[in-house]
Amino acid sequence: MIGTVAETPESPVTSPAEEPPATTGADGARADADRVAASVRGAILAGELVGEQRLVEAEIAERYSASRGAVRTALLMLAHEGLVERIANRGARVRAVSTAEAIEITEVRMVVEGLCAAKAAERVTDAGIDELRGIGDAMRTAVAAGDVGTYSQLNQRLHDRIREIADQPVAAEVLSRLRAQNVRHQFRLALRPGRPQVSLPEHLAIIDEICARSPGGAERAIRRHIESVIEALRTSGPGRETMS
Amino acid sequence: MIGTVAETPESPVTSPAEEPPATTGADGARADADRVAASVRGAILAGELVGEQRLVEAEIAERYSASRGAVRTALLMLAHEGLVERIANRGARVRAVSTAEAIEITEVRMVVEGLCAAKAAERVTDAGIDELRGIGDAMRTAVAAGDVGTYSQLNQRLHDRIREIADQPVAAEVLSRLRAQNVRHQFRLALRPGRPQVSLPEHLAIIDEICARSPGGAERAIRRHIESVIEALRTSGPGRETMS
DNA sequence: GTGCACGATAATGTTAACAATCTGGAGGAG
DNA sequence: CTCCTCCAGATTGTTAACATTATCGTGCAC
Repeated sequence: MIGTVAETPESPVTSPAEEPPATTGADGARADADRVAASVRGAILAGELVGEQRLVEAEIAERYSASRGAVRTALLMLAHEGLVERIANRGARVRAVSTAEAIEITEVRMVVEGLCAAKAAERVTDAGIDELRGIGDAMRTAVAAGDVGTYSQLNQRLHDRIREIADQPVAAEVLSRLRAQNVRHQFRLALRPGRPQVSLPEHLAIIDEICARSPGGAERAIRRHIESVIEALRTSGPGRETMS
Repeated sequence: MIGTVAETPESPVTSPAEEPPATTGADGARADADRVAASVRGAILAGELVGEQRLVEAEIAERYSASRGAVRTALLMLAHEGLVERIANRGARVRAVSTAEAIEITEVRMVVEGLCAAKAAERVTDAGIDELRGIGDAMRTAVAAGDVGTYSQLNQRLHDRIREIADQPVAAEVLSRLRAQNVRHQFRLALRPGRPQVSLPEHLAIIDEICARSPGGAERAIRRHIESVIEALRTSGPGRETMS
């Protein structure tokens, strides 16, 4: 697959997208803080802020016309998401995840997505089956046409739909955090030529198992799939290199 | 098992235990905030603050002789741990996890602990095998003697050791958060008579598989084990009851 | 008697000034 | 030339006052 997971090439870059819901999950609710957090998050995910880059509160505050307190809160939120690293009295840096850590993250993702796939196979409705099959067909078409962008979008949509069908908010929350930390590595992987040809049959197998309402089969299929992602990560750069 | 997981009966109750390391994980480093967070966390885990209880910043600030800012930071930290729920402009409450959610949490734990067990089976040293066997023997003895307290401690120690041997920081972090949210339910389960008799053989099976260096076997064994915990949770109270 | 609008109260959210801490370099001693 | 001390600048952490928002009781209209 191209990213196993999310990341659309034209993903949320510098878009100053606002989080619409006022009650943001378990966090409180700051007005500016959310906006700043979203912007900085976008910048990190888009790769504008490269590894180990320092994030000075005053600078960010001025750039986004927010108070330092709001920036502080935003950095706290991002730290809790695992995107930035805060050191006592020394400020915040964007966290550079090593290849070794990316593998660990993906391993955890593997088993949790396995759980979701199994639950999805138990709970999928006939309408859901139709939709999954539709995504599978579209994937086949996209790969045949060499349309990497569309395939990547479908990939994300497939994983999202599976999580949605599984209806496991706790697992979904864990996954979303793990995914965010790995975006850069996923992106790297997506650029590899030949990856779609490898991942397409894996994706189709996942769809088949869920549509057959086989929880065990679905879990095995998605684990095989992510196992191949891990293998790709390993050959990518087993060192401690932090990419940038 | 008695708690599958942590919770010693004489667990960290009201102890104003301080977090020793100055650089607390990914968080920043507040002086008072850490102290307050530890105290409130302890109170929640000990059940002194019952479900849905309101946490007023000013009250806590006075009680622990800290500034409101420190309390605010502490509540933010606890919210990020999933122990507290913050609603915009309406303050913080201790989060009451329903039985349904406790089951979901335990399901995720099941697969992640499965990963840890598999890794542990791959990486365990001869010394580690000796230690695990020792824990197993002690468990047998404790159950035979009806010593629930000791068995509970050993249970926690076993799971801790497995995580340590697995050497997967990412998985460990995910587990520690999930575990904290579930403490009250685990505690409930621990009080059930007959649970040790059910869980002892499951624990011994886990130890056997890890000592046999069989990753697949270890994962299956620990999943069987936690599956039985989930079953117990189901019969406990499948409703939306929040316990208190 | 019921329902609605309004205002007092309490709590949270925000801001700006102040204090504490760390980094880096200049200067001098050895 | 090297190393150590110490100071200045920069940056984060903290505090207290202020602003905003929700709650809840009161009183009025109907």
